[in-house]
Amino acid sequence: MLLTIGQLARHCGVSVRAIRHYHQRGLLAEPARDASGYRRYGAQAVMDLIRIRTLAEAGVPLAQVARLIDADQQGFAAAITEIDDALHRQISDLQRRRRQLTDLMAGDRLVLPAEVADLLAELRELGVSDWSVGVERDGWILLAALSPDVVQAWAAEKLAALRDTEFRRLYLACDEARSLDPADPRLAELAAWMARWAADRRSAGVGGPQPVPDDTAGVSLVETLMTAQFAEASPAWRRLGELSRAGLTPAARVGLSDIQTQR
Amino acid sequence: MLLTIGQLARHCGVSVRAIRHYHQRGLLAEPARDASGYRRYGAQAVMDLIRIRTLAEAGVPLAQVARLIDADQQGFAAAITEIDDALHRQISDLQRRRRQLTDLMAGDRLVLPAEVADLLAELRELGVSDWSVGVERDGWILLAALSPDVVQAWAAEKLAALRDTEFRRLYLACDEARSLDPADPRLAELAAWMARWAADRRSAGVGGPQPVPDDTAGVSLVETLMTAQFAEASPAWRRLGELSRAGLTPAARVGLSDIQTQR
DNA sequence: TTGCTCCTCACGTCACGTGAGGTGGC
DNA sequence: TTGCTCCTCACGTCACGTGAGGTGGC
Repeated sequence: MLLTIGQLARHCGVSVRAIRHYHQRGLLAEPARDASGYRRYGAQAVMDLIRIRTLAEAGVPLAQVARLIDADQQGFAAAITEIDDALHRQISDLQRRRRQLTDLMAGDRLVLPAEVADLLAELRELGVSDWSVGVERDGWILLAALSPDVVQAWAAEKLAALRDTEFRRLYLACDEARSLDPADPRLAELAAWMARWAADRRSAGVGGPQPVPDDTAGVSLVETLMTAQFAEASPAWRRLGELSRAGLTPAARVGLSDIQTQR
Repeated sequence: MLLTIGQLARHCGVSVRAIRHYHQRGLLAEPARDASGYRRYGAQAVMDLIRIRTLAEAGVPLAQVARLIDADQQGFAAAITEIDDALHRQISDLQRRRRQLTDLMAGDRLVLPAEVADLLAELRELGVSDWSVGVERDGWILLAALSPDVVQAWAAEKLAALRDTEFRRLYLACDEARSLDPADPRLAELAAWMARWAADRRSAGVGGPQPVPDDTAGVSLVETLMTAQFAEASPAWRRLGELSRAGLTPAARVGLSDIQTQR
């Protein structure tokens, strides 16, 4: 009245091959064989196998399962508590992953910090072209990868700048200028406008984040990265950058790099 | 201003080797190399990698991830819904596993249906020895594996029998008899008592489950199994079975197999 | 006799991990 | 110069899955 390997497997919800595997790994004792060489299992094997599966399905590696099943009551209880904690963490993880899946559908929230996603949403609402928003987003993604600690402050700052009506108009003008011929004279006008805005703003004392000593590296990274990003994206923007750099006094240049960064 | 493989890996929380693996599997496009042959990644790679990881961590096999990332919006949305369902099931599974872990500590609840666990608990409370309870439990485990559909009814029936004071005394007497010498004359007395009890009970019409035609196989399995189980466990019990079978009329024999099963 | 279960090798799979041996960047 | 990162093979790992080729039980 003993069980064959198939009966044992079905009753415990595991594969026959898994049971043989546990024998090979020494997790489950090899039972006696019957006349035809078949393994025959008793009640103890059922209990052992259920223990093994309960632990294995909780994610415990078989090597650790082996140690656990011949541990004392004390060590076993401690291990179970630990495994239960791990399960709890796994559940939270999975729940987070469900939220991430919906975010994956939604758009930028998964790939960027909330401030930047807010910023991009506001730009879209403002009527900025998808293409420009895309360039902007790519810049922030690289920035977030290279220097995650400066991202939130800069994004918040730029969101604040968007409260300024003139800055919004300036942004939209730059958006429309993206497809101009680099030789178009309107680019020079736009560069002049940008310079004026930056100068006004600076004199009013509402500049962007001031480069403090230990922040210098971060700021120059933001400038360099964003400038390069926009220059690469459109010949007109590259020209805009050149015009600004050429036509400004050193003092005003800070303003320009500032607005370029802000873009 | 592009990312190295290490920067990409750290920012997305994956190993460098995993990224190379995704290139090999064709999941992630191989980026351009710089002058020294290093891979250089842009913002698109960050977005692609996050998509891949989000799906992979949700348990989607990489082969399916490959199909998903170049599916259309429709198919993608449908797949996400499916994956979300799978995640939900996984979470329920893990929560069930946490409950099982505590059951694993507790005792029999994991390995046996509730009725049988109740039965064993009642026997322990009655003062039956651990050894006898163990033999009983092993019998039920094998029975549950071989014929799960008859277990609950029989366990409930036996629980009901335990309401009978005389049956409880009889059970305890059998428990104590387990270590007697097979030649001990008290075994014959015990066998006679068992027979009287079974006869009284039968004449009062409170027998165990009546073998109905399509239940015959189940009943005989229960008899055979339990009888064998107890005979194997103790020489005294084996002798007790022999005495009962030898000293009874066919009519009474039904009563014996009944009480033997009930034991 | 047919179909199902069992047996033992032994190679395959999945998603990477882990050196091995060498070069480039700060 | 030192330590870190990068490169390409290529074998290892974990928990089994999957035939291959053969025998036993109903």
